[in-house]
Amino acid sequence: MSETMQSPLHSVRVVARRTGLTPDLLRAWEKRYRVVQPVRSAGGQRNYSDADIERLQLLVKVTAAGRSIGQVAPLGNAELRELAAGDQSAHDSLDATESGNPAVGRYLNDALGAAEHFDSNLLESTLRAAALQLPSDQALDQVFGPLLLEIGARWEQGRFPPANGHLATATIRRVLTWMTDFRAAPENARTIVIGTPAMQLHDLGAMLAATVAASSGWRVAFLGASLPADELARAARMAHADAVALSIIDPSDPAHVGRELGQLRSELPRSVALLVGGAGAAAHADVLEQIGAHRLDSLAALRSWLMTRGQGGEPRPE
Amino acid sequence: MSETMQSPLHSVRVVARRTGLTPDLLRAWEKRYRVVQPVRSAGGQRNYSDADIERLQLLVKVTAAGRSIGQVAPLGNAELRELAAGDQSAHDSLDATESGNPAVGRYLNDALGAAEHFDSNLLESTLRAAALQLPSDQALDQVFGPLLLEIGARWEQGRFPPANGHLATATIRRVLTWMTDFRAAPENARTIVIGTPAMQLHDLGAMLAATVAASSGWRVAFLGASLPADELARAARMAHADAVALSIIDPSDPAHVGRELGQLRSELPRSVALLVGGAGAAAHADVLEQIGAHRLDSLAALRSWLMTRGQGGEPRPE
DNA sequence: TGAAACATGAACAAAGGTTGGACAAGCCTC
DNA sequence: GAGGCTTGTCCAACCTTTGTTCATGTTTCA
Repeated sequence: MSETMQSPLHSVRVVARRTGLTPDLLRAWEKRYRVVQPVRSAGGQRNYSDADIERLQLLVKVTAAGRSIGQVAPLGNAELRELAAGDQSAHDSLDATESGNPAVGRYLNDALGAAEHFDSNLLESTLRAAALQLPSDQALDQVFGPLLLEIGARWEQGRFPPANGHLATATIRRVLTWMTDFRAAPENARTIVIGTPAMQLHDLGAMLAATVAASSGWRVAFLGASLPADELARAARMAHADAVALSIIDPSDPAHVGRELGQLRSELPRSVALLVGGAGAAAHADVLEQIGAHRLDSLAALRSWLMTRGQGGEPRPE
Repeated sequence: MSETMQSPLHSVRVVARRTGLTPDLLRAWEKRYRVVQPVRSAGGQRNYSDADIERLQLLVKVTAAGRSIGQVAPLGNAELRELAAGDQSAHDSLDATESGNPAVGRYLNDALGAAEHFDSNLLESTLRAAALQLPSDQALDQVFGPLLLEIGARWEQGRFPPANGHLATATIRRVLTWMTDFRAAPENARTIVIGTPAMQLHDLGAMLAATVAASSGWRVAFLGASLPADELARAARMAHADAVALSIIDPSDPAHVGRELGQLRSELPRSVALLVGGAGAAAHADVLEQIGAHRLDSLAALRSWLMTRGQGGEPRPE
């Protein structure tokens, strides 16, 4: 009990996993900025403490928010936390792009009203009704998609309290889930892995894509937000995927996203198609063209792409 | 200590059998890390005590969990026990299912296996089966909860690839959603707002709580992760809530979380109860007591709290 | 006494780490 | 827009860690 209770130490690999940094970068940060100074083993290998990991995680958060490592490296943990808190709330916004579609249906209006009045039951009922009454194409393209865009826009302009935004996104998430049964895919269905690249926190666009894919008869492996390229590649491998679809929304740090895309393409077998959509995809048009990825700028485009190469494939060799 | 009570001694062979290590490895560990120092016979052969065996078994557990021998060898037995306990949380709960249905353990095992093999269909089927076969109490307390804990623990240690973790959490999220219809609450149901405070990114604990609340007959407003105190308070006001429940997991930056809790309590009408749960809640026990919040350290505790003050309330004035 | 079990030091291979240097892309300054 | 700084990535050569194997000698015990 009264022992000094030295907490266990961690190898580079573990720290890399837990922070999302590569071992190389970990060492580079240490060498250049003395970001942490892990204990060394007798043979010289690094042993990181829990405190080291916490500090690194803070730095990751802060740099992901756009600050440069050189500027934040000398700061103390307390200051980092403060920065992270500030950046987080400022960053808590969806995107606003795409010229606003003037044709908005009753469902859309009702849903927006329900979200404004913090009435999640009404919102959920409205969305479910839309999903049942409309063909799922239309529900997604003309209700869910625009609703998300509108909420994002208002939120960003401060016309929508965060609490309402959270309630609305949680509800939309729930209805999307309810609309989809990923397991209903036919036996010979092709498989698609869907997520967002690292540093992209909002996964609702990806969820829309997943719903479209499932309703187009594909088998879907949905990964959610913020996965680094190598993990996406590994997921594609493990799932024997025929395609990988990414949703890119957040326009900050395009350089990093570009790199991730390149790396992903290079780690993916050539036979696996790479699809990219979302409001932020346009900013990467050049990279996408260069690496031979398909840019799909609407759910309809995604659907038609999926339909044309649907389950036609010969049965996969097991 | 010389004469008294010498416990029986064991040869290498016996120790090898009981620890699962080879005699060679046993000697290597002793030579390289002084892991134990068994008494020697007159002729120089090793004689291990029961204490030696216990220590070795601890080391086997901990290394099997993914830590390297060099890092854990210098730790004391107390530390090792703690690590082993942490690493094996789910296995403990696996074993702890003696109390009832052995099927519970199988669900958990199958689910973990499916997650490891990146088989989201199997994972989803398993979880749905658990949800259908078991009373929802048991499914949440003994399958979903432990599964999340185990995945979290492995992930932290780097024993679980991020891609698998994402797939698993996305799937769990989907099944939880499927289990719950928030709109099914009775007319006179009380209302609870559920989310996580600012800087807490993981909302799965909150989702578990929401499912429990819905199945206990409460009307639920689910807000998801990372809301600042003033927004939580505003949400409670708008929803005419009778309670606010928060899930706290991430132990970093306890000071900030403490402040948020204080602010939230002060902005909430006195008639609204504040419930706090999750692995990170214990760290805030003092604050919670001080501000008069209820700390609930299990889903069962949450359920019983909710049940006792269930829908008894007089109809709320509109 | 002789077979089985054990001890010891040395060696090995595979996995994983370390280092320094190089490099490209983005950014800033003049 | 040339040159310099910042920052993430990559590489090649080398070192550590760790489980395993081998050769050789010693102890134990039926």
